[in-house]
Amino acid sequence: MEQGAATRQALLDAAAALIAETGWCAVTTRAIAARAEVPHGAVSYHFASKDDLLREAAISATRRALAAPLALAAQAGSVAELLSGTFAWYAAGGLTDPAVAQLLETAREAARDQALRAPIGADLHEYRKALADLVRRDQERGALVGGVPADGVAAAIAALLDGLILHLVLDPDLDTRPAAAAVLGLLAGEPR
Amino acid sequence: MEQGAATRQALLDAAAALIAETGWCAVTTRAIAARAEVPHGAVSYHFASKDDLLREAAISATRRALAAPLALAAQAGSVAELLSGTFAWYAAGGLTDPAVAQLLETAREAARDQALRAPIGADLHEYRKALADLVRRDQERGALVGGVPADGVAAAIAALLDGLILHLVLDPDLDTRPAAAAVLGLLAGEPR
DNA sequence: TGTACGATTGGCCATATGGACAACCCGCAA
DNA sequence: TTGCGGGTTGTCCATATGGCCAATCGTACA
Repeated sequence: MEQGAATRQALLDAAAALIAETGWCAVTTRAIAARAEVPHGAVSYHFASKDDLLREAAISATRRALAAPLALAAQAGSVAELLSGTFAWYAAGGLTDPAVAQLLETAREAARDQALRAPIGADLHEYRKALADLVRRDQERGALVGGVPADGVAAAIAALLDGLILHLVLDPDLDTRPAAAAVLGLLAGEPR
Repeated sequence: MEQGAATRQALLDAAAALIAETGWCAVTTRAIAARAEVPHGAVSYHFASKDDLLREAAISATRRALAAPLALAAQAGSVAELLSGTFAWYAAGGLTDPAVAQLLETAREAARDQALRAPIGADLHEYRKALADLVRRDQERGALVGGVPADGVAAAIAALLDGLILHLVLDPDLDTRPAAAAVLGLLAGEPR
């Protein structure tokens, strides 16, 4: 019984890795099996179909990948701190993390697959909520301009950070420092 | 000679449409040929490979899709007008436009294909430049807070708009109105 | 009229893929 | 010992795909 679960998990891990490395559509059941070091027939036994396997692998991998930013949003002392940290991570080459490729692949697939969209959308929603709490705290402290809806600011920041990832993937030479300066300046409300 | 070019173009158009409808990896040379109403052997004659055909189709389709927002950025009277128009388009269901699906597919593929990344990245760069000009004009008029780098604001706005598309695709129920209000408020610098 | 050449057409092939399955292994309870 | 059942393994198969190619067409030009 325990062995069965281990094989199943190995297949899930291999599938998630391959999605990031080769892209969703290039993943084959045979490649997954080879990566997991199990015979290819094992796939049919443990999963109803290739789609099922990829979906399940992508969902858990995405949850794992989003855990770090979520924790950061929940623990950051301020929005500025969160943004600075994230921008620094981008600049330091965080994009080379396979998790980024995996997220992009999953997002694209989720745009076509309702069963995938639901859980991913829920994770995103949770992230925005944590961010909105942080924004609200900052606004009360006066560290962030008031008079704008906190949930709107949170949605905008989340979209900005993900959009920046997209742009950086398409144009690795893009300098994010001016954007970082602009966003931090606007949020602080310092200029007049 | 003219006929040859027409067949070639029909294949390109069919390929672009199929990328948007079924997703990049689900496109087959036979489906393209059927869509273009030419025999499937025509693909081999007019293009060196399926990859070549898809790349060329995606590049021209992307350029076509980006022409509208680019013109909008160049002609808009102000950043606020541009943003309001774009947000309204999102809310009115602009996401159902096949061009959006096509752009997402192309972006994902470009992340893995240097030959695709280069032209797409150049188009993005051009868009950011037009946006930066608009921002600069607004700052000089005082319609937009100064003291922040215009190119940074432009990069942030571009990322924000694309990131919002991504989030809307993953979560169609997301209400963009608070985000729109927040962004417009922050850029105007009205609150204090 | 003939002919050269680009364009067209449909058949063909090697290959890869997802999935099904029968045989087998092995620990455990009767 | 004998069954039993979950797990494993390798093989087999129908299908689809990308690409190649020989035969054919049609037309502009000599």
